Amino acid sequence: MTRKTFDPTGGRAAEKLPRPTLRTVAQEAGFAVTTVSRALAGDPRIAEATRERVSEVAGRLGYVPNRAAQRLRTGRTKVISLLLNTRHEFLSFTSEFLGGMSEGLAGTGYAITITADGLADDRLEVIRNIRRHSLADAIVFTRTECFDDRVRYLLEHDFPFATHGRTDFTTPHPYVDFDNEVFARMAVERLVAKGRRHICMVMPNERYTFGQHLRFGARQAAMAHGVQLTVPDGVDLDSEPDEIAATLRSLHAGPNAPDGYVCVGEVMALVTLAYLNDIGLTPGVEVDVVAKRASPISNHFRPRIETIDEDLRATGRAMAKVLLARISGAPMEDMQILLKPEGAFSISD
Amino acid sequence: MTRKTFDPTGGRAAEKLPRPTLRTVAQEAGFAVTTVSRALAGDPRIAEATRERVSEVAGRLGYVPNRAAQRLRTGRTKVISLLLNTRHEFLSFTSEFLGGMSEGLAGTGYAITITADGLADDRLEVIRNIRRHSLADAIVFTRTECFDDRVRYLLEHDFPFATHGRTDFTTPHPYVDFDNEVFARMAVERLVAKGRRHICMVMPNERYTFGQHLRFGARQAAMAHGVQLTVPDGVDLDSEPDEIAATLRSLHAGPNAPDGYVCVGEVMALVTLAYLNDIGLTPGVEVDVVAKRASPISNHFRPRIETIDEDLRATGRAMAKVLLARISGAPMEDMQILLKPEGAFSISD
DNA sequence: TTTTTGTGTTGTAACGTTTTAAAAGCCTTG
DNA sequence: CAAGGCTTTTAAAACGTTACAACACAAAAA
Repeated sequence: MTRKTFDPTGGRAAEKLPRPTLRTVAQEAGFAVTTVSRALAGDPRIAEATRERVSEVAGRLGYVPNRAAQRLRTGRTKVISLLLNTRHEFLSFTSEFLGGMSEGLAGTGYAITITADGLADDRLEVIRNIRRHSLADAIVFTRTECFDDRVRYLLEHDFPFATHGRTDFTTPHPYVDFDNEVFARMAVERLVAKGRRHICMVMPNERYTFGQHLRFGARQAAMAHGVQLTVPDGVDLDSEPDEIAATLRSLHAGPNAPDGYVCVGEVMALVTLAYLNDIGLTPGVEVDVVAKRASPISNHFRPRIETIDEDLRATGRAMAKVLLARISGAPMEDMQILLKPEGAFSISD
Repeated sequence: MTRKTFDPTGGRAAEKLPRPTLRTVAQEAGFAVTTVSRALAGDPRIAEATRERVSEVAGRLGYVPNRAAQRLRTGRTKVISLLLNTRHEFLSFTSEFLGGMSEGLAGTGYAITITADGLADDRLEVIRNIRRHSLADAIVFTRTECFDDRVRYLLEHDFPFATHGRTDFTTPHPYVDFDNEVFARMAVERLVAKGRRHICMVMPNERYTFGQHLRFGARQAAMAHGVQLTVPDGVDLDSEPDEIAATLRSLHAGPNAPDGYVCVGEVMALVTLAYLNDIGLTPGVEVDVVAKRASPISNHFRPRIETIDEDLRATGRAMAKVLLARISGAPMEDMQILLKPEGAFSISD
């Protein structure tokens, strides 16, 4: 409550102190509004001396551009809309990915707005709404499906977007993906190296592209080494932990039971470990488990399991890069990023 | 790609089809722009017949108000800014809380924008930025401290906000909190009921208000039952799982070691379980563990532990309610919500 | 000398709302 | 029948920015 700062109202801290506008700055600096606008925007038509004078005055007056006015005039929102699935997303994904995007967008003036989809009956409705109301310059979403209706819609309407995960559309579009095929191959091979002969994939449904990649990679490795592969239905991104556990229990628990598990996610890993514990099998002894690790917490699962990293924070950062590229109209090859699991050939940041 | 709709460009799907504005609607309906604006806003000065005609025309033309223009004119952004800590927030918190807020804000026209703090050197800078640029109508943040500088700043500048957690400021402000004092008491009592005599609280630092509440409740219960209480330093919200584990290991592991653990968070629970496993103690046998449960995944921790629920989704919904109340200038008592743990007296939603 | 070419700068017109102040209508009432 | 009091509608003025077209004024070219 100090009164060090200039306060013409003399009253409560800057309650209605009118913020300086371009006109204020223009008058003070002795230039036209247009000139000031251009000077601050870095327009090359403005003389260097003018630019300096203008930014000095703007700084002194504490000028801050009015985002709403800019938005109205230019039609650009400086907002990126992230469609997030908050249900059944229990562990690190949301916060890591979000954190990464934030990092990647820092300093660009872009804000992230969240829409938790899954609430609207029709998930396309959320996107239509964003487009119709011009709520964002670009859209991102996760859990991308092979022929995702959201992708189709956005492609048709030429609205900027990027997906977490590739699709099977022939039209190329921006994405960031993790090489799940390589991941699956690596995971299966590790289990094979431990002498396991029947691998169970605890992983999401194949309607997601990454589900297919996982399946493909796992099948490839299994065939190469002549081991049996089981990919149970009934495990999905939407599954409650209890459903996953039920699915695992429903697997033939006889002599032909799996002796190796690949868990594609922290929830799945925890549930699998609980299941194995409940039926009296110990990872590292009768069975082995390899899991995707998306945060340091996986190190504290017990019994210890092997992990292969997916850096979700890096994924978020890459996503920011891709989106900015898309908005500024970069060529498609700059907007398709495939991240490799650790230990595999990885691309530079 | 059908051409059913009017498309003067005759080109690609609605590429630059100018959206109808108030003027368009006004001309079509035969009223003044003002009238149309009022009719759609539900202004009582407009005759019922007029309102009907206007909304019919607006609907037919597919009129959608321009948010940027509204924003510029009214100064209200229809945005709520959520300051989120994405580092060291490994488990359910972010997605559950976010999901709850989304649910609570659904249909109100409010959007949530995320700022991942902890990036800026000065966390106040993030808030100043929001205020200066008018990026939001209200601010929410978590990890509230007893004399939080963010709260002080926002109170001083009379900017709408709500905190997750109470503070020790004399000036009342909007908040949503969970009754951690009751939680701690319940948790300790459960351990006492199992015959445990030395309780260790695995919980965040006391610089957070909720850390103090926890400490207070635990101490109360411990004294009432004459059991020993240990609250190790070195466990905090920012702690990496490994640090928490190190802290647990550094506790006197002799005859006076704790035989009961209260874990205030899923990360802390997992780390504690890993630690106990590593030193060969089994919950339910030599020791007992009670944890806060914020998502169904806690059911799959092994060995099984007792849990007490904190409904973060409900917290998020309550937060939305509080914020809307604050923005529309409701009395303070509507903006202070204390959620009780399950089993305790709980307030209605 | 006059014409061209730039380089900086400027007034004015939007962008699409809401709000203010005023004007019509249309009753009622003296 | 004019005066006043409603109810309903309206024109015009913002809100603060960027974009368009024009305008000075120098230097370079004719």
